[in-house]
Amino acid sequence: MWVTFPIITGEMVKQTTQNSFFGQYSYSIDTKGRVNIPAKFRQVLSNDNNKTFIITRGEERCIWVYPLVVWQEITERLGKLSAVSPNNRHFIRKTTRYASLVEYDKQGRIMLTKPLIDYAGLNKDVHIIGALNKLEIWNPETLDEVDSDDTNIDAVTLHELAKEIIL
Amino acid sequence: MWVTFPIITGEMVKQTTQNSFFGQYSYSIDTKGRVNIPAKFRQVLSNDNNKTFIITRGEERCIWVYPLVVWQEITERLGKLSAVSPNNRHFIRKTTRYASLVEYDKQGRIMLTKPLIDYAGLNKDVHIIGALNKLEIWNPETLDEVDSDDTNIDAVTLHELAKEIIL
DNA sequence: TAATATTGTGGGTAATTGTGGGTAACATTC
DNA sequence: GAATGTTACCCACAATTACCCACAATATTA
Repeated sequence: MWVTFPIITGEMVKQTTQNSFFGQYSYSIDTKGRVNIPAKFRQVLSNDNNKTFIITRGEERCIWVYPLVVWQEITERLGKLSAVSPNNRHFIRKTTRYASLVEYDKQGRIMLTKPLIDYAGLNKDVHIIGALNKLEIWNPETLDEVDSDDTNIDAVTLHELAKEIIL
Repeated sequence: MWVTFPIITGEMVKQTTQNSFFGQYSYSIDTKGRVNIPAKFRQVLSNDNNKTFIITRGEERCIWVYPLVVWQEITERLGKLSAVSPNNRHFIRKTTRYASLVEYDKQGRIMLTKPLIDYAGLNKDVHIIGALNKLEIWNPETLDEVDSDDTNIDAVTLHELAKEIIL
């Protein structure tokens, strides 16, 4: 069985690599809880993701959307942690608990779960942000608040990061 | 411009995630003590489980629900522990004593035993959590308490874990 | 520029899922 | 034995989800 995909041109490669996302887009959720995955992101997905994402709670009231293969790497590492340690148990539960596997349909939409929509406080309009190995879905208002709220930014950590990443 | 790839079927994806559970769902127990196994979990179960689970006491007042084949691996490992050591004897007794074998019916429900329902303090509404190789059934209130109780959780270790696993 | 394809959004319909209950078979107790 | 409780196996049905098709707006191509 075979399937045909658009070729990723040189122009696209310059901007993106597989399963790597950036940029911000505006979309809307319909009455059934569906959101479109931006076409630019879909084109960048490796085909072994099989149109599948894992959606889960993100930090600061947004939804994180992982391509399947990225999530599989994460769970693989989680599986190596022994469940005997309370710390490990807690960590495993925390990261897997709110996750849910979804596929996008013929129109390129995924269906969000009610708990996650509630968690992120989503209404009709949402912002979708590419965040390297995952996407983030935000209520625009929440995003504005987080942007303008610097109280939880640690200057020292930022400095460490800047040194580490070499900006 | 187009290029053609072999199709990765849903079946193939399921295999990579067989007997692996995550996500949290709300369900209710009926008057006969039956709970639904979330459909998403049923789809991921390998056939050799024969619709069979082992339910037993979990840590912290919840019920653990193991697919048959996962439980078999556990007992195999338990069997290798020498029963001479008092510690091992206690551990083996603790994990096998409250276990009971159940099958899910045509509607996908298992029947919980009264002792386990009492142990977990379950009323009508329950939360079912996918915890990798097993499910957990909780009274929502108990779950909230455990969540907010961080006394035995080491924040530093959690941070280390998060870095290691790379979310 | 016109023609064509892609993308974002909405909605209809069939299938699945979650939940409740009925009843017959079976076991348990007096 | 009868009375009682428990379990297995049905059926029913509302709510949700999966799977279509439609179509306007935008982008791409000739």
